[in-house]
Amino acid sequence: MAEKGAPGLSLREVAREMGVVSSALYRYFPTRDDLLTALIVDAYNDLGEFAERAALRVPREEPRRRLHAAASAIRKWAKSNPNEYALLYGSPVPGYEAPQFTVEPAARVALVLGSIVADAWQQSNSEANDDDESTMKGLLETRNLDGAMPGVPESVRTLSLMVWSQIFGCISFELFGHYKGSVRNANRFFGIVVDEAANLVLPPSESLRRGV
Amino acid sequence: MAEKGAPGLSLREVAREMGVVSSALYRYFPTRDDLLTALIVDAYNDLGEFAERAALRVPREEPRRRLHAAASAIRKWAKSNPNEYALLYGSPVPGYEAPQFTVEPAARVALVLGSIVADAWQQSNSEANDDDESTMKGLLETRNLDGAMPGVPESVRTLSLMVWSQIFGCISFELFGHYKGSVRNANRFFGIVVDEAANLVLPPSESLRRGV
DNA sequence: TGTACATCAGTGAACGCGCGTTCACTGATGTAC
DNA sequence: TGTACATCAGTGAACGCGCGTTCACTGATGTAC
Repeated sequence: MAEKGAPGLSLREVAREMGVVSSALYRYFPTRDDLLTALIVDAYNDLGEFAERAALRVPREEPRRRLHAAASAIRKWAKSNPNEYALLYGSPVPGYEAPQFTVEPAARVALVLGSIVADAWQQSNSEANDDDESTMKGLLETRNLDGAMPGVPESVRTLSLMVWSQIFGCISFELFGHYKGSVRNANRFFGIVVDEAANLVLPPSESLRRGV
Repeated sequence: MAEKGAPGLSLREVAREMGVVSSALYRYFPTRDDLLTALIVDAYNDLGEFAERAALRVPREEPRRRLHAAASAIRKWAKSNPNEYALLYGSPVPGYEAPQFTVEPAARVALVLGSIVADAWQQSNSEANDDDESTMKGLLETRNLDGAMPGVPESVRTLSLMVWSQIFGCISFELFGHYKGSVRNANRFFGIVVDEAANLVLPPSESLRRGV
């Protein structure tokens, strides 16, 4: 089910692209919002899977490279599916509120990033920065992330959330045209963003710690 | 000129809120897109001015506090003008391409952040990190930022752009509902994001450098 | 193998609605003499 | 001070369009005997 056409993404538009008359869709979706939900869930899963596959292509022992791979995959997906991306991460659709069960597929991409960080911390013997740990106490909803990122200090989980929004913020700005006139090389710029992100959430590397 | 109503923001909607019949607007704007442009320019200026004022309320000598003030102002503006915010930073309006002269008002907010960073570097005797300086060479369009941020190393200008998108990325995620279920205290979370941003772009503080 | 019938995917016409845009108009305000 | 006329802000009806949704329908496919 391929879809194009920017928001408000129309039922008739979707039908048109499926080569079918608009009323035919009512056999499958009782209402426009249900169609929208299905498209959103599909898109989240597509993106999530794409990021997962990219991450799996890099060995677990190289978290920084893995983070780059995942982040680049997200960006690549966004650029080749700009309408879906806007649907997921752009302005919310006016009358529409996503039902509860879209949360899980939505979390899938975030989880890819989260588990790269978690793996890295499990492998290292690093400990949390105590200052950070105290300033970042109780910022997150408990239930959500401690299952997904076991063995990771709370401050790092908080920073991971930051990194998550940083990556998507950067992609959105690029896609929505806000870098026009200021960023010349968007590829390299994105690489540096991810690198800075990695510095924030990955445990200090072995070689560096030996130096201390 | 107050406006509500999410995108695609309609001419008739705007007219309705001005208590005027839709065709009356054609006396002032030849077409819907011109109306849209006017609204966008207005909104950029409103946001820009709001951020400027907030920054000016903190003395130039305290760049970190100033950055917090400006960033918080941006966030506050976004939350009290969600539709305008979505118009500026959400999904691009389908058929619409912003004309060239919207670039200047659009840059106004970014300039607030940029000049806080520039002031801080002019006051300090810090120098650029050479590693950063070499990895971040030639990433930006030259003309734009070296006028606005004189005396600031290129790597720091690049990082400032990053910080800019980070702040807006965070605000967008919050406003568009992506933190639901993961961030509990959005205020504090945002504060920490700005703090990390400040660490990236502000020169190392006097006290810290004395320690080295 | 052949007929009878249920199931089901998709059709096409129609509805009421809000949209952007046009056009001839009304009526108040300002200026000239 | 009073009349004549231009200017100008806004009106209201109308247009063609795409939208979401409904409804009775067609025709192919699958199952029962």
